[in-house]
Amino acid sequence: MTSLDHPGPTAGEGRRRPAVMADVARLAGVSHQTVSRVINGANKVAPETQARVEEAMRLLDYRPSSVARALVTGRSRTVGVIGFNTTLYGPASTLYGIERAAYDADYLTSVVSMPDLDRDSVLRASERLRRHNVEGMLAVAPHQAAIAAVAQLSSQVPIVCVEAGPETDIASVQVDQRGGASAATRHLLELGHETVVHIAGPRDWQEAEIRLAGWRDTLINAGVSPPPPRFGDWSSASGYAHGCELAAQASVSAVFCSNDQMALGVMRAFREAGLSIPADVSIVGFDATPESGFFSPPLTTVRQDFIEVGRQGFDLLRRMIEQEEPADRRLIIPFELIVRMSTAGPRAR
Amino acid sequence: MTSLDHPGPTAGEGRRRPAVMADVARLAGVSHQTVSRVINGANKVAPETQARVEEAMRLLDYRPSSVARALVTGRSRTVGVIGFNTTLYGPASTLYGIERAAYDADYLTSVVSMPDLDRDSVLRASERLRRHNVEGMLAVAPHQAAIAAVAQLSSQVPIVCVEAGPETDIASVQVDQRGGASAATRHLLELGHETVVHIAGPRDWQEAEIRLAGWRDTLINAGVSPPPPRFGDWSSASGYAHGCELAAQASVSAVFCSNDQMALGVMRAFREAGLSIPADVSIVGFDATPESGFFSPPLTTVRQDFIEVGRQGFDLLRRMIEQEEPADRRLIIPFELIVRMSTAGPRAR
DNA sequence: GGACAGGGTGATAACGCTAACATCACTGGC
DNA sequence: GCCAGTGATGTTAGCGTTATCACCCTGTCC
Repeated sequence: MTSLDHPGPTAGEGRRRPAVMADVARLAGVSHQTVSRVINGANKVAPETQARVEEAMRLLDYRPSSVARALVTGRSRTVGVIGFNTTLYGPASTLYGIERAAYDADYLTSVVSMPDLDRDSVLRASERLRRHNVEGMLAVAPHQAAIAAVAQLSSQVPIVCVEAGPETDIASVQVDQRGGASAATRHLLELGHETVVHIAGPRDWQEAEIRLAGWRDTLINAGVSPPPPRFGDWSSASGYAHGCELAAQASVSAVFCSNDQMALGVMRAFREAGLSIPADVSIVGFDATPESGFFSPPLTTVRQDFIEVGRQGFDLLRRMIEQEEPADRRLIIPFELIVRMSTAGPRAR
Repeated sequence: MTSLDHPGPTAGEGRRRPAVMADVARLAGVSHQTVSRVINGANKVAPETQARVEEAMRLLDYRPSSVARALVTGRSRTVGVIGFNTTLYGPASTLYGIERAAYDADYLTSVVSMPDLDRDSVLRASERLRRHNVEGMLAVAPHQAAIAAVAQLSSQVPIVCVEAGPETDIASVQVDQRGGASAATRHLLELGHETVVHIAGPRDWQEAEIRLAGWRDTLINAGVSPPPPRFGDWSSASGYAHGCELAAQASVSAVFCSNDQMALGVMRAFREAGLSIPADVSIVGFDATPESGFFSPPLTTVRQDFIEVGRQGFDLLRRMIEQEEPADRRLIIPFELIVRMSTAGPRAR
């Protein structure tokens, strides 16, 4: 009698069709609506009824379907993340921060990471996410092209840019890149170096451009005219290549690299050329990867709290989704200069 | 007349309620079922009708709802990933591999990463994912405790363990850890070292245990009795600590570290102690992180193709979901020994 | 003692889609 | 000329939830 032609799942260890709300209702002898009330904050349910329903849920190993709920409420409690190479330390950490914050706020995180981050990839990724009814999106999108694509999307769906974006008015969270670059450069200047060479990241990365600007402006403010910057691709290999060239120039006494990996490559090149760090050349990196404290010598670098960037990014998005007008749509996370052993005063070469 | 009290979205740039299938149908002058047919492989739709429907979709900026589709088909085309610290190079790369493969197969990837990976965390993460109606799950779960939890789940939902698991019969994909550890150890032995010290990963990590076993067995097979292994926590700091102690022991001439980060710490400790690598001590790592080729000196290490592990892991899961009986439920991905400059023959100290 | 409030519950209608069947016009074979 | 076959479409009924409203009770107030 409790089972019709549409048989409820066997109680206990039943491995049949998963139980649905109607099965629970039948077993508990109530309507499915009452079951629903028990699930979402049991407001006006008699304690005894509630207990019976909960027991039935337990017995049937019942799990509410977010899909069905999403259909009727119009809320999927899912946010999408558009990433690219999430293998790198920065993006991976940011993703982790987003993910943790989402979990704590009872949201699920869906990730699409594209091999490239051009306009088209971003659009395709967002298309995929929107079809899956995400309520909003985070773009871990440091590319200029990606930012442009995000700007276009932002009129259609709540979206937050992390690690990017002061030009347009889209919501964003990022570390104070300019300040970090400036502090790194100033640190070297204050040690007595006459000038600072900069190995920048790729030109189409916004972070790279901002650090470049921070470095240049700091030099100019100090009255020294910036040497031509060099451009790497974030990899140690590119740092190594530039390092080999720099090692041949006797005038180089301080190098500021736009990330730790390139700094590692530069250090390797200098060492091979017989130069010692920091006696002959001082080096500063950026990011403060966990390994950077164990380079030889330990690297002076600028810490970015990627996890915090992710957390704040998600929280900003959540507020946009839930219509709480956020205090500020553009958040800046402070940097921290970590002085270790790769920097010292200059000496004649 | 095309609009009732329930107004369709304005054509063109309309920013109103997003269009649904019925809106498209109305605009194209067909039934919603015909629209559905156009969307999913237009089988028996007249070319002219199809064109009209497509035009209507374009005009209304229509996007099918995966949620509604999932509800009726019972297929969400979403897989879940249970991770933990996805900040590390290995897990981050594996995740990326999973994600790419899923994208290519038209699945979406939802990620839940827990700070710890004990039994309870895994269960909570999977609960969250199952409520969101994922069709299967990947566990990037190298912990013993996590593996046990996964084994329990595997009877209820398709699940694949990546980077883990030969003990039970759950589906898994992993690199040949034992072979890699063995090759690393043999490499040092063949260079003439009398024995090899091992700095292992945490005891509750399965990978760490397998590498430890590979190292031990190789030594035993070569007739040398293994020195007591040391245990780190994967961090450079732990490698550094062990390195400081080892540097004091004159007998140490070869060290095999269970990952590159610890190897970096060891190298740093040796250098500080005035030892030179590889002249005084040879060092081998594991993982082949992109930076390891630019350590000083470049590190001899064992490459794991994490991305391939992720790809194969997803593919295995997909086949389980789609009921194609997979050829093999337990996949082993080959390793590659990369000999660089941190290893050489021994010399008296 | 009748009206009224309100706690507790159930019935019914969505949500946006696909599955399954029904319908209708053609075509071609005998 | 009639029937079967088939291509193109429409109609209806769900999928598993929540929203909404209607309905019972009970107790309380004047």
